[in-house]
Amino acid sequence: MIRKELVKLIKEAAKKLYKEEAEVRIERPENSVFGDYSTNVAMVLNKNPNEIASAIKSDLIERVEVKNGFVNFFISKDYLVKELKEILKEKEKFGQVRLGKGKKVNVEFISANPTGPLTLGNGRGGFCGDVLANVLNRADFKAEREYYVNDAGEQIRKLGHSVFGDQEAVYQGPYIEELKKKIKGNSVEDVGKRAAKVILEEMIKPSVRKMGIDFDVWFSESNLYKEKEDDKVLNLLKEKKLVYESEGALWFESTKFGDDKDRVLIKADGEKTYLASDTAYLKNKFKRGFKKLIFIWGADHYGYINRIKGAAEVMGYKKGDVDIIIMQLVRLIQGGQEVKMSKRTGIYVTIDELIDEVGLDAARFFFLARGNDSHLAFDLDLAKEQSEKNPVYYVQYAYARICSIISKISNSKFKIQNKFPDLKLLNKPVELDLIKQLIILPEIIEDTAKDYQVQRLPQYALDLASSFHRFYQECRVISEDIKLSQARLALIEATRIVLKNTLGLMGVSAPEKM
RNA sequence: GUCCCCAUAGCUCAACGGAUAGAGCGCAGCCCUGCGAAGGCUGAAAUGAUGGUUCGAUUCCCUCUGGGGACACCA
Repeated sequence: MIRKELVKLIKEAAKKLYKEEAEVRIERPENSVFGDYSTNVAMVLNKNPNEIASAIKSDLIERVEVKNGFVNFFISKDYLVKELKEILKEKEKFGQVRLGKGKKVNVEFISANPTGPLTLGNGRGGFCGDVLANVLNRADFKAEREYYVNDAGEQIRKLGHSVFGDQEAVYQGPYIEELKKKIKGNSVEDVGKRAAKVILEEMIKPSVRKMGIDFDVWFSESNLYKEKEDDKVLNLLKEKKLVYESEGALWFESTKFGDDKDRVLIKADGEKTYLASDTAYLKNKFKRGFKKLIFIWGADHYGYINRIKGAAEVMGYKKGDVDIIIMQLVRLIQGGQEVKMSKRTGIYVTIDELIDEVGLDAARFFFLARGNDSHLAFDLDLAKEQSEKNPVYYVQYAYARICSIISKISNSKFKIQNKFPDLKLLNKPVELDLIKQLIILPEIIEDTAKDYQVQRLPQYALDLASSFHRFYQECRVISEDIKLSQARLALIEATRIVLKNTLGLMGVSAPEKM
């Protein structure tokens, strides 16, 4: 990765010149007149940028320029050609970076209670988690996708009541009516449990499949109780003297770990709270060897962060081993008005409906393109209307165009073999720009594995597609000039590979025809 | 009341404290008798409001306005 090399070069130069260990930051300027990479190190150190510029020599770079205090680097063509060959060689493996060193990471997402269908909000977190796991695996982590099924406790009882249709019913919707016909029983617990199983198997799992997500583990809450893991964890907390009794309840001293108040583990009525089972669950994850935990939660779980981080610390995790990604909630707009989505009122848009209406690729791209902090107001009618204009097609179109050209080669009158193309023939700005765009996929993956900002991927896919479309407009691939044709063919093949890898990370299909 | 998040072009969204704030859709135009026009090119169009820190602020801090969320012996 050229970025790393440049940082190293700059650091060495700064050290030699000023005997200082500089914190070097490097960026890719938006405007290409400022080079391919650029650093502000001279301004930070308050030194003459020309000194630094002239101290840096490398065959990676064609030239170094100084403008407005920045030191700007222009990548050498030799390097571009070398990297292009690398892409063609590595194919679907191109983009891998060594960052995780095989570290086991657990990515837990969706984990919606089995009390109803998955809705838009679950879709948002679901796509994010799925893609994040893809990215982490590309960055040499060993990421597993996990869905925690809360199939015990209060909400299952409420589901039971709902299926009974008695006074304490809370959930509404067509699926409850279906369950009423299907499930008969005499105890609320029994009916609730059976209904939850039906919902999990016949609604949630099919939805998840439809979303293109494949969980490694479906972890059932009841399993914790079978092994009495909750009691064991409570004993452990007692041994560590992190609990106390007050007002008839048992409290966890989460304030010792940064929470703003202590939290109840066992209520005065003897029932355990969710924190108790969640702590047992954390212990369980620790025992399974996960070195890092990532949770993706809706913004409504914000208040739960500190106590879980505290509990994780007690269960063996260090600060920084637990990352919680808060997705802002999706609000629903219908007929220009916001309506409250709730499984309790029966008003919601399911993820199935969305995928049926706009297609999986458009749905994924739509959600992935937004940062987790963005507050999303979702209008299904608007989404339907816009789905044909979804930028995902811009990217897929680039892919289909490439495939179309490649397939033309076989019935071409020109004898174009792609064995040893002379890539140095690629000289036009649009060609070089395209190569520069191709070779940053590893950077994209590295950055995203570090900061979890998955919206970087659709952004990159669009940039890459744009570079290709501009290349296509200006350069004919198949022509009388056999040598040039070979070189360009290699270039579009590399583009195809990188596009496919990028779309693959997003879980979006790469159609050869559309 | 306390805490978290958000406010960028007509609309939906981007932008590690950096250079001329980027895209898509929409709008006004131009480009197919050569590999797919679901494309390319040109143009109009934006940082909610006051201060502050900084060589430099959409980004960090204060205040204000307007939204969303959280503050349980709920999940």
